[in-house]
Amino acid sequence: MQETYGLDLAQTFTCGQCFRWHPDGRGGFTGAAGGRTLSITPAEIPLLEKDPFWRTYFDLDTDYDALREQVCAAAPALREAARAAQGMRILRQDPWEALCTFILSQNNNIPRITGIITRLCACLGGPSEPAPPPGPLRQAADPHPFPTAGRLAACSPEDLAPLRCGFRARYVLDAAQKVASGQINLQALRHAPLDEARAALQTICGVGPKVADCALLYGLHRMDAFPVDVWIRRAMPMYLPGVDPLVFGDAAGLAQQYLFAYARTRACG
DNA sequence: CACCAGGCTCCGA
DNA sequence: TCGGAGCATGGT
Repeated sequence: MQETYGLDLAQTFTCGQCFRWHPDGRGGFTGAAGGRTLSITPAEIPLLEKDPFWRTYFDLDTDYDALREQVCAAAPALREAARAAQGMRILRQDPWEALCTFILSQNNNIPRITGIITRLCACLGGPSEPAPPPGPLRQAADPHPFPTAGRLAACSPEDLAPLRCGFRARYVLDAAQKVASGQINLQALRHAPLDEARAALQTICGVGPKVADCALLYGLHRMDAFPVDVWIRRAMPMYLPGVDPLVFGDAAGLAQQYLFAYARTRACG
């Protein structure tokens, strides 16, 4: 267990934080990030530590045992949920990609979100970046990397029509323009006060409290962000009656992810 | 054919 | 501040 960093691929990829990883049907996953594609099985997890990009992406250097203890100490009722999802990691995704992804996720369902993201990369992604260094990992240059903010900022709503993302198209374009112009500096939000970071993101048309905190948690790895969606809204009173997310401090995002995974499992049977 | 999907904007109290 | 309709689209 030690050499795998406790990472569980299924828990990590199916907890709703990302939309570009797909199960291969045999316990492994194939996906894309940072201009690369990767196919990986649980047995190949130890290989990740030798690759600087994937080591960071899978957050192998964060002490999740300590964070999990912090969460459980703040809310003992979460102990069962946290144990069940202890192999889940908060991926260090690209900030722009995460923001864009969760703008597209609003009032939408996961299969359709996945389709929109796929078409977004297929239609507007690229060009591919240099191939990753050779090694034992089954990785390659992504032929359709997630489109940059600059690329999308130059697009019109008609250009996004093939995505079939509906009213979200103008939200994505507004976000792209604000990021590409520098009006919003995503990296600067990584260490800004939480309320300031939220307020900055919510100046984007189509970005409210939920999407803003998703962008902060998944895109900037801000574990103090707490994206309250319909699941959490329903699960909080049921599993954590009277608990204020503030008690989790800088592990609030991880706490909500444990709760989300747990609530979904229960709701789906 | 209704209803819903990891919300948000806009509008009227 | 708060509640509710409207939003585009595809799946069930």
